Amino acid sequence: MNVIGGKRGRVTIHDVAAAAGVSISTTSKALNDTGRMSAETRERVKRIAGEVGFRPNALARGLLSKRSFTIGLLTNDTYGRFTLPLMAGVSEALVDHGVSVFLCAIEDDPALGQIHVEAMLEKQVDGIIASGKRVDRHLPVDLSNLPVPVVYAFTEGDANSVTFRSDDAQGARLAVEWLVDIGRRRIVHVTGPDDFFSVRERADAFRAVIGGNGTVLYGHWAESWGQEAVERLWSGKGERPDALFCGNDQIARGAVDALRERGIRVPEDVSVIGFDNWEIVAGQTRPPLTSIDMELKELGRQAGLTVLALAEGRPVEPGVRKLPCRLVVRQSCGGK
Amino acid sequence: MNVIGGKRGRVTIHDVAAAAGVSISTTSKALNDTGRMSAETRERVKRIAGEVGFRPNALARGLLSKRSFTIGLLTNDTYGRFTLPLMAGVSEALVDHGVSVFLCAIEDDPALGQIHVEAMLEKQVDGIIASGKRVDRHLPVDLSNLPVPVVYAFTEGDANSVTFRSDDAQGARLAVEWLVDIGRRRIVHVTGPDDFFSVRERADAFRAVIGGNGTVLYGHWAESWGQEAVERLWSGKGERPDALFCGNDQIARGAVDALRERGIRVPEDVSVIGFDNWEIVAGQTRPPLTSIDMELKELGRQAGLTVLALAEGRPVEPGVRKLPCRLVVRQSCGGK
DNA sequence: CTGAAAGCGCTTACAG
DNA sequence: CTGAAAGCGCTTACAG
Repeated sequence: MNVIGGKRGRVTIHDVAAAAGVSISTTSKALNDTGRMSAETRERVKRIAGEVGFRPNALARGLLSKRSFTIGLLTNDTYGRFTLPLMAGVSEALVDHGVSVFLCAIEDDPALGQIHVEAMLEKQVDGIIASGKRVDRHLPVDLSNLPVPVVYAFTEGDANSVTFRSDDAQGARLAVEWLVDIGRRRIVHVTGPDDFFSVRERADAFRAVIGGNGTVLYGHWAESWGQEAVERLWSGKGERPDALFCGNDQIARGAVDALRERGIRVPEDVSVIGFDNWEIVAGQTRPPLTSIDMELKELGRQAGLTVLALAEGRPVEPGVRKLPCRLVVRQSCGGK
Repeated sequence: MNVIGGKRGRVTIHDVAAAAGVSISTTSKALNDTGRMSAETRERVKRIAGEVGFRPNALARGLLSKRSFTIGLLTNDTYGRFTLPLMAGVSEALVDHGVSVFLCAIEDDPALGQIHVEAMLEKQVDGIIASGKRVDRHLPVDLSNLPVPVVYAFTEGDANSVTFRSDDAQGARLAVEWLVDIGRRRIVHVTGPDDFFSVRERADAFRAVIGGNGTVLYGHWAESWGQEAVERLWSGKGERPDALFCGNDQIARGAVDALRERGIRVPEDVSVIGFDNWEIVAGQTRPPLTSIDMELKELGRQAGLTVLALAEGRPVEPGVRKLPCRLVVRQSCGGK
C-alpha cells in the first residue's frame, strides 16, 4: 500500500505497469476493460493502480480519442439569474458522463467573446452551449462554422442549430388559466418592454385565454414599474382589476407592495401572479408569490445532453425546443 | 486564402508546415517566436498559419508542458450570490493568461465533490480555487494532499494554505463610522445567526466603534427578520434607535419596509445600512440601500492570480488575506 | 539558418 | 493470453 509520486511527479501508466510486472499495453487494457487477459491479471493491475493512486491523464487520452470530455458554456448574463440554474442543469447531466464545463461570462463584449471561444477551441472542447437572456438576440460573437457543435439556450441560434427556450405562451396560459380557475375575471397583464419577443408571445397567449379584450401594460422589468402600474390602475375611475398577471417576479413584488400600501388585500381582493419563480424575490414577498417557473435547470440538463449527443455524432433534430413551464403555487393568488 | 479542414479534420501543425514548405520544428518555432530563423521564414509561416486557420491543440501542448492552462472553481454556493461575482473576477484575471475555468457546483454533497475533484485532476487542472459562503466551514471534500495547488475563498482552508476573505471587521467599522459621521448616536446592529464567525466579528467591531454598549440582535438572514426586529425595537418602551446597521441587505430591506409601514421615515428619522451590496435587493429597496460591498470580484481576481502564481511555482506567502470592503452610498442613510 | 529525432502519457491495431 | 510498435499533435534539445 505504498504510495508512489507525492506532490509532483504524478504516477503514470508506466509506474502501474512496472509495479504489476506487465506491459503498458496490458495495463491499459486491464484498466479499460478491453482486450483479453486472465481475470487474475486484470484484477491485479486494477488493484495496483488503485494502490499507487494512478489517475489517467485526460490530456493524453484526449489526444488519441479526439474527445476532451469538456464543453464550454458561454453566457452574457452577468446577474446570473439564468446562468446559474442553467449551469447547474448542464453540469448535473454531464458529470455522469465525465464531462466538465468551462464557464465563460462574456458580458456583451465581442472581443472578450472571441477570446473565450478561441481558448475553448484550442482546449478542444467537445461542444459549446451558448446561453443568453433573450431569445430574440444573438450573443455578440460568431458561432457559425465552428469545428464543434453548438447548442443555444435562451438566445438566437443559427439556422439548422438546436435552440432551447421555455414555452412562454404555455407559461402565460398556465398563469392566466390559474387566475380564471380561482374565479378571477378582470385580469390585467403588467409586463416588460414590448420589444422582447417573449413579452409579445406571453401577451398574445394572455389575450387568447382572456378572450381578446385583455388589458396589457408594457413597462420595464423592475419593482418600481409594478408599483407604478398599480397606481395607474387604481387611481383612474372605472372598474378595478381583481387579478394581475405580472411579467416577472420583480414587477409582481412591486405590485403587491403597492396594493398593500393602498390597503388592498392580496390575495383576498386581488390575486397577483409572477413569472420566473426567482426564489429570492418570490419567497420574500408578502405574501409569497405564486409564480411560473421556467425550469431552467431541466432546460440546462437537456441542452447538456444534446451537445453531448452531437459531440458523439448521434443524430439530433434541429429546431427550436420549447420546454413547458410549471406553476408554483404560494400565497399571492389564494385559490383552491 | 484557401481554408483547409472544414468541420472535422482540424488543421494541424503538419498542414501548416506542408503549406509553408518547412519542417514542423521550424513551424513550431516560428509560431512560438522561439529558435532562430530568417525573419522572412517566420513571417511567412505565421501568415500561412493564419490563412489555413491553424489553432494549436492545447491537449498536445499540455502533455509536453505539464500545464493545461485550466483551473477549477469548486463551490457549494447554489444561489450564486457569491459564486458569480467571484467567478467573474477569477475569469477576468485569468483570461489574459490563457487560462480557462471549470465551474463545479457541488452543493453539500461529498460524493459529488469527490467526483468533480477527480474529474478536474484527470484533466490536469493547474490548480483549484475552493469557494464557499462561510469562512468557518469546510467544503464537504478533502482538498489536502492534492497534486495541484489549492486556494481558498470564503471557506476554511488547510493549514499552510492561502485563504481569501473580506475584512468583516473593517466592513463593519466602515458602516458604523458612516452612521456616526452623519450624526447617528443610537445605533442598533440587527444581524444573522451568532454561530457565523463573520457575524461575531462584525458585532465585535460594531461594539468597539460604538463604545461597548451597543445592542446586537441576532436572527436569521431574511427580510422577515428585519421586519421582526423593527417591531421588537419600536414596540417596547424606552428610547428608539436612530440607525440600524443590518447584517445583510435582505435584513435591511425588511427593516426599511417595516419602518415605512410604521410611518417612520428613512432616512430622515432612521438611517438603515445593509451589507453585501446585492444590487437586486439594495437597488430595489425604497429608498435604495446604502450598503457595504465585499468586493467579491476583486477577491476572485486575486484568488485567480494566486493559484496561477502557485501553479507556476512562484512563491506565495500562506495565510489568511482579508480584503477591504467598500462603502456604497445610496439613500437609506441620508448624510452628507 | 533549418530539420530529424525523441518524447509527453496514453490507446489500439497487430503480431506472436 | 500478452507485448512491441505506431501514433495522437505538439515542443525541444541536438546535430548539421
